[in-house]
Amino acid sequence: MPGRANRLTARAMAHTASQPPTLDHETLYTAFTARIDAALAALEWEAALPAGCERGAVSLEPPRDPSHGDLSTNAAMVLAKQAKTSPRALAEKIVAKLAGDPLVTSAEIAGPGFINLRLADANWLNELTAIERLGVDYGRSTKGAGRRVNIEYVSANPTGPMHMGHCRGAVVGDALAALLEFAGHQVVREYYINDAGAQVATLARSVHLRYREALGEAIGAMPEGLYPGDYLIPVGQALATEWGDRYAAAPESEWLDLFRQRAVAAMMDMIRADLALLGIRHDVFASEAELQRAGKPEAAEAWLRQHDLVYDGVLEAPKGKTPEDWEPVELPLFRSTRFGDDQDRPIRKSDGSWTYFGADLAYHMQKAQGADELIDIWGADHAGTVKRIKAAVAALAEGQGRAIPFDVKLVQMVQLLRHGEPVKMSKRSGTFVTLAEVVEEVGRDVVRFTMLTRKPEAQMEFDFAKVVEASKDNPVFYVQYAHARIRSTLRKAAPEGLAPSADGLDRLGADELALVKLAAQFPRSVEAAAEAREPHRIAFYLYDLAAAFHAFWNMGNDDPAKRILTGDRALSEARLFLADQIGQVLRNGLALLGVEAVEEL
RNA sequence: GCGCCCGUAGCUCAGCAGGAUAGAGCAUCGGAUUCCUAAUCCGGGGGCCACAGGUUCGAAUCCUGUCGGGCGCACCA
Repeated sequence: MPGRANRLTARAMAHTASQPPTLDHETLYTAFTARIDAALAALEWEAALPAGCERGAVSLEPPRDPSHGDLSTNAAMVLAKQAKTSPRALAEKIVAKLAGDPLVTSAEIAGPGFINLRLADANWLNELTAIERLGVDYGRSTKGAGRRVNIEYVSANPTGPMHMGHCRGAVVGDALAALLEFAGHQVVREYYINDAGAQVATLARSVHLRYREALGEAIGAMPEGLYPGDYLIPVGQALATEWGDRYAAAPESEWLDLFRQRAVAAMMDMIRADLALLGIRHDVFASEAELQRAGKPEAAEAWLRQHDLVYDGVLEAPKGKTPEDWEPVELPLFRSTRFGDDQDRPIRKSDGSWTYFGADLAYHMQKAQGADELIDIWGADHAGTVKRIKAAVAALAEGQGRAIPFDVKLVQMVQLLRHGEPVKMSKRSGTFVTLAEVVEEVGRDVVRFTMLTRKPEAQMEFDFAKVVEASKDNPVFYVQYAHARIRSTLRKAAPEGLAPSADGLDRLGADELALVKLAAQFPRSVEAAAEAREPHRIAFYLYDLAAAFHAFWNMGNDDPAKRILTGDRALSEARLFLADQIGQVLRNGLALLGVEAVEEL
């Protein structure tokens, strides 16, 4: 298993129901974080620091300038105020505690109060054996403490195949889920199917036309307002085969429910297949229609009325451009203004049926029952509804007297360009670039990595032609190439009887050590990315690691003595060991992103 | 009019919950190929971190305002 695991096994693990992490992997960064913690605790004990002082801002990082040392902490600067002393004076005390540590070769105070530590090289080389020992688990963290996180993403309306507008949220959500799992959370991946509204009724009517078409009727062009896409043709055909002309002339009331169910089922099969192309699988598909049949919105309304959070009232006319047909109506309103929204929000329409928000509110309450934290990944076009749904969860938290952390991450639009021309996407007109097309054209790994090399809350351009034509500009190849190089070297070494070995690690020099130091940052990178909920940080970390490896490799171009495979057997095996472990870190990181760690290009 | 997101090199973007001298790729200029894969690497030039205030030991990062771009502002989904 060590060294042999690939992204398939890693992802398979990620998708099994996660168990509370029990592994306590001591890696270099976690070990030193603990040591600094201990030093600060000792100072609290000696009353040099106030008891129970806030230490959340204390960090341990590699200094930007390597000449400053191996590790750097801001502890003294962050805590000086609480200790009512100067940063440098406090730093003296912390240094006194750390200097005695046998692993530390020097501890210095620098600048405004940084504490810079140097470690014996053996500490870093040990990290390589830690990587080998932990294998696919290197970087796994217990920081999430088994907290149950429900993450809802994609949730595209079941009215057609997935298009590129859905893609970014899907990839970001999936990578975030894997990241949180790796960082010690119990993760449930959820998809909310909006199968109860007017859109799916429209879908059913569109399918009914395709059904009549399949029976031989000429339907002409799809009427305005119906879904024109060809993807509904097979759905109509299947219904024709199953039911003959039974519903061809029947009134809508006789077939609407049936057609809606069949259409939604077919669309969800299609969407699941699209998601599978990206390697995405959800644990739970929650149906709005089922939610309503189960009476969840009624229960939510009753609970909210009990807490005086729903009342019957009349909304003011919308600001700005007032719709022509606007008229005041009394509706059951949720007091979202009490929790920071701009306006109270109706949970039912005037005909008594549930609004989208009314059902969604009940849905979030349901999700919150089985989770400690909620995360929604939404498209930026839903930004306007964030406040109300956050208000709903806040109301629930208040009513239950427990904290329910709830993040809505807004994923900004992707502007798809083809040869410089913006490609317009609209489901209704039937002109959209499907996700399947893009994956087929540029590949899953390119799509995923590209979506993850930008922070999600910034708009991005996906220049189609550029991605296809100039593949070398794509960071994903750069990272994969580093991994492929490592694997290729190992393959080349094997017939010569050379195998990775930790025996001669002391032969490694400064160039190798720099690489090790970067690899050793993976666990801390995982924790930071999970904490910030920003999977893109992993992508950038991997790019840096790959760049460092390529640089190391290229030294061998000028100086054969610096190649991994040299005439020196022991040195070669030590360098193979190093390369093998760098490969392991690349695999672990790529697994989090759902990008394949290829054996060769 | 209001709300949310964004504004960092010519372009595309990072900047690790406030840290040390602002980073990478592309583009541009100058170099490297008897090489374990050049799908690569090394070096140069290029910045008022949109602008103006504020908070503090310290701000690209936090707060306020202005300007610019995007998204949204129904009982839609």
